[in-house]
Amino acid sequence: MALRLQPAPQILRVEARKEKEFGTAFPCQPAVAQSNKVPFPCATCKVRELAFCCVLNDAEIERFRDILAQVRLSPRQALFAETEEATRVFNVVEGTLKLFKLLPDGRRQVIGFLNPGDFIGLADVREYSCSAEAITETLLCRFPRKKLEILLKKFPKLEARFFDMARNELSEAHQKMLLLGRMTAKERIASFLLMLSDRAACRGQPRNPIAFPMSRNDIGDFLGLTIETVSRTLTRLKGTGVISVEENRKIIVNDQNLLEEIAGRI
Amino acid sequence: MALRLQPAPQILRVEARKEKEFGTAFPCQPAVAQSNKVPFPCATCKVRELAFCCVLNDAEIERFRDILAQVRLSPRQALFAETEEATRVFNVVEGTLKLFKLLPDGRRQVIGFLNPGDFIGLADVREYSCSAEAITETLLCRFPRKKLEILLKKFPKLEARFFDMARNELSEAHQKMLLLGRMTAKERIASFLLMLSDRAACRGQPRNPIAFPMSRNDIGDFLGLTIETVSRTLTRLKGTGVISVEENRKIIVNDQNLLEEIAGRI
DNA sequence: CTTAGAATTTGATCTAAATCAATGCCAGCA
DNA sequence: TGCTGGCATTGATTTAGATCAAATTCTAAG
Repeated sequence: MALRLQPAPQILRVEARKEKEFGTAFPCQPAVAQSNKVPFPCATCKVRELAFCCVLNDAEIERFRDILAQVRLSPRQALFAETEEATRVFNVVEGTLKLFKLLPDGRRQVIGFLNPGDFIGLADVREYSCSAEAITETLLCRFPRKKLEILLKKFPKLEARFFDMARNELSEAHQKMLLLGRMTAKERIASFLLMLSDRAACRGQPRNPIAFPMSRNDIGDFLGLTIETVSRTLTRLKGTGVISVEENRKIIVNDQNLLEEIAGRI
Repeated sequence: MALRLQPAPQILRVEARKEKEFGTAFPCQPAVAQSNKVPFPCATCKVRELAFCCVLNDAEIERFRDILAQVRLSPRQALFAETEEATRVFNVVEGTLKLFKLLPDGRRQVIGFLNPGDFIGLADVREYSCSAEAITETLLCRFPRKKLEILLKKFPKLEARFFDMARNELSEAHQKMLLLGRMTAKERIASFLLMLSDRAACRGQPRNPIAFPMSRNDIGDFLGLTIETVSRTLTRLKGTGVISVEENRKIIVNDQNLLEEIAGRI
């Protein structure tokens, strides 16, 4: 299982060229762009245990050195747009992004929020099926899709890991269909808060004061509601004492059981 | 790449025992149950080119002989229920089924309709994430999940095929979130008709007179609408001449372009 | 061919959430 | 310190689709 590191300087050059094409990717810190001198980021990565890389040991992960680049995004900056050719895939290291789809008249559906450890591009074969945009300052690992797929073939446990991730996402998607198709506004908001809480716990963060970076608009577009309905529903939940809202983007759950009951988790 | 066939008669016996436990699976034709004498069904399978098996040659598919059983379901018969342990996965050979999720008060969301060639159980790891029920007379290939997964490891191209299927389902799921979260009843119905039409075409059936087996109730629960809204919306589309309805479960598209415009496909 | 029961359509009414319209609340900044 | 612009909340009104209630049309069993 000993793996040799392939220098492949051509690949680096190709990557550097692509950097320019994708102009928006480096708004402020072009210094983050990969180079031979930069220390290998995986060595000190904070989300390695959460991300797909968790199945790889140090020797195996060396293989990724030459196909990996790190990119930063500022809030509201686009990573890619629906219908673009899906040449790249990403791993979130820091920050939060959203995936969304648009209708021609501007109606928007947020498909999901992405946090550290999440992989972007799993569903996409030829074209991206969603647009992706940063919500906060964001750091990502970027891979050329083709090259990652070649490595995938070399590490069956990696492919199995991706398959597992796809299966999880699929059953989460089923749950979201139930939410969008059949739940009331109150049930949707309660489910959303619990989802945020669960996800924070997964990342080893405190479960209870739920701090979230997305706007009411994003929440509405995620839950298939308007911003006004989100606001009113939160106000009502606050009124009954189930939750308290602090600083607009931080929610304290006062009665976890009641919130779960409202969300239909029984 | 030469594959030897493993006789493994114990497996057959285990399968036969399980048949009895799963009493509802054989309402009328227990004769279909697998046995050494029955000719290998894959040899004459009509959906082999559509299903996951398409990546396997005759020699490779022989490996499935001993882990495969065929089951028949009558209309309305359940295949499995949400929260049941996902010990089995299935391939649809004939007929149509639905996957759905229920809320405690009876609200229902149909996650998808399954046709010949479709695989059931892709999203499920420990427990089934949906319930499955036959809409028409149905014939399925059944596999013990564990055993299929072992074969998966032996045939990387099979695992790749499943991963591909999962990715496709995932981007279809994203599209459905847009539909459920942001589309009007008219747009949902138009999208639904086009989806049925496209799927029929995929299976090599005529695209235009859309014959479908599901009730208005199932359509409503699939689209997040009530049965009355489905009926009224179809009546209105009929009124404008875009479609004609024959025998209640057969629809003729008179103006494909207009229907696509209504569905928001531009 | 008849008939009961289920599925579907149609009509009347209601309502949850959308839309329209201010108003309030900060954060950044000159 | 007050101004500006983007969020968020709150209120008034509208509406798409739900609910309630028949009427009609299928379908399958005898």
